[in-house]
Amino acid sequence: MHIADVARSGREGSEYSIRGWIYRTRSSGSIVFSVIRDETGIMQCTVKKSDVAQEDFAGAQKALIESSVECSGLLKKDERAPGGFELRATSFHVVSFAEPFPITANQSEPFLLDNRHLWIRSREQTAVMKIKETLLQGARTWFRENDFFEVTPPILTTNACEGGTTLFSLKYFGQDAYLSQSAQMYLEAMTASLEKVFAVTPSFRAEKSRTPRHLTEYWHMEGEEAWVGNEGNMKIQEELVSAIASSVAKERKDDLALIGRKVDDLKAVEPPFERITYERAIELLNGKGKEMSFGDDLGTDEERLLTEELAAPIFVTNFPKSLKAFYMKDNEDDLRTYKCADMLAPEGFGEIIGGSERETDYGKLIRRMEEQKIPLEPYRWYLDLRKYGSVQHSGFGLGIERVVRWICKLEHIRDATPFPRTPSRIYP
RNA sequence: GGCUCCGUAGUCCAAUGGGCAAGAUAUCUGGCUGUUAACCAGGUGAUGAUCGUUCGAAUCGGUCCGGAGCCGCCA
Repeated sequence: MHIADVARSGREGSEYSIRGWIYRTRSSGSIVFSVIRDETGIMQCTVKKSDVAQEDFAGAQKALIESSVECSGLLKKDERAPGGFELRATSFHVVSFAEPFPITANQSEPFLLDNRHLWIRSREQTAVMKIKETLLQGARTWFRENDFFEVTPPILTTNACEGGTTLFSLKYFGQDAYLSQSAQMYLEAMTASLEKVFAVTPSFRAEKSRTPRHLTEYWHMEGEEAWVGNEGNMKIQEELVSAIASSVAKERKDDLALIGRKVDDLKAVEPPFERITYERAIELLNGKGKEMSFGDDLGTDEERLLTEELAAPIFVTNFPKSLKAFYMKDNEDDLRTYKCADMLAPEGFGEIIGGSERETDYGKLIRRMEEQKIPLEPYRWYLDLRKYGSVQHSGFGLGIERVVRWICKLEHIRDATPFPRTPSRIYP
């Protein structure tokens, strides 16, 4: 039986069997206190020399932290036990004795990261992994209820999605190939049959970005929608993100409490999200004493200033063309800008989504690519899409670990993924 | 790509301005019948690599390797 179920049933005097890993252990002569952890929680087992077989007691004394064990015993209410209940052991079987566990109190971040394969057993890491799972399920449920098809774009590609960023390259049977940094263009192709699609895939960035919000390998949740403009695109995103927040708030109360995120914080995430134009953002920043003019990009500082006082995400819309990618749609109301929007998470967490309406005019795309010296050849198939019944369409990309970081209020994005890849870490 | 910092037992760290490498924790041995990452006694175990300065280097300088933080780029 799982520990949480034993505690919940709470029938004193009944016999239960639990199994898991030793979380804490201490002994004093003829009694051993062994706190056992399983997926659902922790429970103390008291193993008395007089109550169990001799070899069971010897095993309980000898077993170090993280040994795997099975324990049967009578449930007893006891204030001295963590959680208020303990199991008075009638048998205690060590499945596998652990060597001294490297992870103890007062560890440095580098050491913990070197031992990530063991660190993920911690209760905090477990809570984050559960929240991430709930968030993914919540998103998939929302997509399904809103007529999106989940699709499976390729990871190996021949083309960069956006000119500037660095890609991981590899040899593909003698040909140059790259690890995908976005499925966007493939999703655009699929909208002509499925209309609304989404994908959850790994994305790769080869920039040496050493910041609390960058991974070189991360999970990308991307949506693409036919017959949808920039405003409709934002509506989809705010509903999606709100659905994610509310599914976590509903299903992961205990895990949120364990990592110190208030459920009420997530309940404040409700559509519609505030929309401000890039130009308005510049004015606001100037009001906050940040000297900026049209054309300057919003960096870390700027995003923090815009969002640190907020409770819910905001959209910043209509960025200058020089700051964004060639495939975005012209904004006819202000031709200096594109029809695009970034979603910034509150409390200073910053950008979690980048999205836009896509340019459908073949000639405009060619012209921009030539201006920006982007080679046309790898993009032939993408440009082709404009020749066969192109329709208004929009899409977005959400950084899953960035959302996990915000939802869980984590200091660093590497704690939002079990085995983080950063410029200096690819092990374990 | 730019700037800054740090490498001492398994781990966390100390060592005034160049002079016996200290402590904690883990582990091991012994003790303890109610612990709360227990307590008491004892044992094992360390200066990232290399070149140099010096009577003498954890400490000063150079090079290399590894890691951390901030910015840019982005999700």
